[in-house]
Amino acid sequence: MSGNPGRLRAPQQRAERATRILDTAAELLLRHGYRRVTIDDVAAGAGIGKGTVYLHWKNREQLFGAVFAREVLQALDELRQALRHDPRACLPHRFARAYFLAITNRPLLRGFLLDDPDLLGKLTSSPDTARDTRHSAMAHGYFALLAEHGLLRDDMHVDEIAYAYQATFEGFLRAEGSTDADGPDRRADLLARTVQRAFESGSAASDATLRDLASATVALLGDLIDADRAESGLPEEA
Amino acid sequence: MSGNPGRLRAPQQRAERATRILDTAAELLLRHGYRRVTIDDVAAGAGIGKGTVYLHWKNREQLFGAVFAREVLQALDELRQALRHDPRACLPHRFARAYFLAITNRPLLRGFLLDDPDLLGKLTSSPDTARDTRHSAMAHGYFALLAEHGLLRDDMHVDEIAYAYQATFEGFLRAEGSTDADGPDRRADLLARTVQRAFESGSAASDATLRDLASATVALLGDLIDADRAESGLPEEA
DNA sequence: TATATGACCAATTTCGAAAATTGGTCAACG
DNA sequence: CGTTGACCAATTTTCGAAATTGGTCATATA
Repeated sequence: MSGNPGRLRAPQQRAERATRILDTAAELLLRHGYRRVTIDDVAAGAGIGKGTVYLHWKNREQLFGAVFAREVLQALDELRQALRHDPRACLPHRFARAYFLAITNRPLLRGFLLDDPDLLGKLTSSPDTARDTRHSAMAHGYFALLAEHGLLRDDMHVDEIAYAYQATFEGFLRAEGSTDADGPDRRADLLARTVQRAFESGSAASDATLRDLASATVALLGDLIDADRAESGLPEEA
Repeated sequence: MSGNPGRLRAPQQRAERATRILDTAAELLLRHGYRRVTIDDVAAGAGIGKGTVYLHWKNREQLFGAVFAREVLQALDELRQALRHDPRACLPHRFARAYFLAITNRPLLRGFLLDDPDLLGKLTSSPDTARDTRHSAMAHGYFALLAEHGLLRDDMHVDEIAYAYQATFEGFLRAEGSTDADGPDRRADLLARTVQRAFESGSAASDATLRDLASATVALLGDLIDADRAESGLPEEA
């Protein structure tokens, strides 16, 4: 087990380097926007040669795609952590709140999702049908679970709720920041209350139900995270 | 009273011509986008000389601004008509539904509001602080009325409801069209139900209350319409 | 031998000045 | 008096040259 450092260390150092590259790329992306960040900039910022970048990603688009993918994965993981920590976080309004904050607190991710045109040149839109499909499948699965456990209003179809939920969520994401002197937390609370009233059934779920639902949702999230990570070209770190 | 046709007819013909110009401009705007529509195009389309356009509007920006203003006014008027026809249309969910449809059924207006970048070059954003101010004042007044009549949930502040309502509304406006095979009407219904559950108090309003509220709202809308029209450079037609 | 690099090249972007278009004016016309 | 289109300045478009950048690979290094 004390064996060949050449085999054992190399992959880890490689992963660390990939992370350093992504960190640099993310920072530059945020500061200067997609069009003004060159591969040379990223390489220089990460303290490596340009060619080395191409040892990790096939081209520029994949590199920046990985930056985006990592942001998404971090947000999803944050969500999963919340669910593990407290089963009640699987309730739609709590879920919405956590998701909202996970996005809002990541300026790059927020920019991507609102597709700020100079933050990412069509990276969000076209080449990403695969992930989008997975994510909406996950959403579908989540709402199906909620319906099964009787947590959704029964006077709307599940698909309708899912649609309305999505629209509402994105509305809040896009909405300007300022009712009165309020931070993202306040807006997240507002979103939560809106979702609760609009889509949740009145009945309170038992602890058992919640644990059940939470773990199923964690599983759903886990699958999504795995699938996303698999095609993301991201390092598999600690 | 049978007097000078020169004085009586001229203003009306002038208004008709203005309308013709705006119609042409709107059509071209929708077909080719802001940047590709020239004053010459508009003049030719309206069957007049270029100079004549400038007898109505000071410059290009004002002309297209008037196109936008007219769309807004038409939508507001449609709304007002609905309120006059049926007092129940002043309930938030009904109001949202009607407003949503009034916008969705006007592609140009929809483009403006979602500021489709090549439908209107920054016309929506910068020079229009005045109208925006009036409109949010109107929204504020409307929600204050609703609160007074006990039609809003009392577990949220009025300002919070107004903010959340706005966010939700714009979310639905932006949301892609298709749950399953559904038209704008179906999405409007979804929005209505969402608004109703999220923001309205359970209690049913009496007919008297509704009439009261409806006429107050009509007054509010009337003021807004008048103010908008006053600075719009629009003809005062039949 | 395996990995990292930067000189190198094709492809794209930027630049700049000339050409073309267009917003806006106004003398002339009806 | 209302309308117009020729006219002009200002803006936009064009297009070839110059500069930059994505991506490769022979070479250097450990």
